[in-house]
Amino acid sequence: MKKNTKHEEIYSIGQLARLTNIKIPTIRYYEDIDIMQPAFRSLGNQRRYNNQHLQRLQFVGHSRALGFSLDEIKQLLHLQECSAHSPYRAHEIAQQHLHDVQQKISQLTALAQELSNIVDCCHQGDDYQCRVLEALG
Amino acid sequence: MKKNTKHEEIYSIGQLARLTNIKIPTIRYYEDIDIMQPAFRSLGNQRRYNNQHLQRLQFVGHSRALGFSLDEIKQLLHLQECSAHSPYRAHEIAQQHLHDVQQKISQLTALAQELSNIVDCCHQGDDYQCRVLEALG
DNA sequence: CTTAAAAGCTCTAGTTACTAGAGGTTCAAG
DNA sequence: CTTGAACCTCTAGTAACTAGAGCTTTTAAG
Repeated sequence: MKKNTKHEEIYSIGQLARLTNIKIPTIRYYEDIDIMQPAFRSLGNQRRYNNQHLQRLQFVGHSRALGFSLDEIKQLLHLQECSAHSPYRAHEIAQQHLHDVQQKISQLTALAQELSNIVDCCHQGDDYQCRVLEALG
Repeated sequence: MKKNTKHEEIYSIGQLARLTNIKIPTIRYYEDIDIMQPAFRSLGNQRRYNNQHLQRLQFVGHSRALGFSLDEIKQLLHLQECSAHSPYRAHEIAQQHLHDVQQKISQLTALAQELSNIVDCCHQGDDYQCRVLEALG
């Protein structure tokens, strides 16, 4: 009888904060508002996390950086469960967000293009007039 | 003697709000914190805007939706002026943001991929397990 | 030209999403 | 078994809005 070889890592809140670049009070805040599921607790009442917590928090952090609101993130997180038991609802949520994401991609692509124009041109001291504003038109 | 054919449009704050999908108090707030240059005023002290204001506000709105902070947006707006008189500084700012933008693009692309997997699969009622969380790893 | 209602003004206060600090407890290295 | 780093909770502050009260200006109809 073999034990699970991939044994469960346990993290303190500080370790989680370092791994995700999310501040400690923010992690606690995410727990308060039910973005994060409650941490386990040590005998002395300190928070303890596993890899699932870590992954979820990482997802939240990245999503925030991409401009999703906490409410939108809640929905995306919900997909995980939905996909199992109510695929129709999951389909709906996904479709809704897909359009938004695709639009973000094309805007960012335009912005990146313009920024790299500047990187390539501006330093040559010529009279290039930058068009960052137009980029996101 | 011909006048400028492309005559200047004038907008009220409400019109600007409708055109940009940015709420009126938010526009005033942007003026307070120097994101927007002060509007002209009517004789009765109401705000009046031109096309430059409109374009700038549109840029701010889009940038916010893409996850840039108001401080970052200030920097991007600054590029406009910098590119003219201090190309080296403009180059620096642009380079700094380009990397960030490229990273956002690749994360969003992964997320879009995963979302469209869900859109394509979930509704078929099969046992597809969605990987949204992994998408932004 | 009058007048009423739609739109604007300022100012204050509330919301969302964090973030920092006070004052006290737990953990872990020596 | 001690001591300092890391946690705990709770309160309060910041950034980026957003809504509402009370008043003025604009505008469009008569």
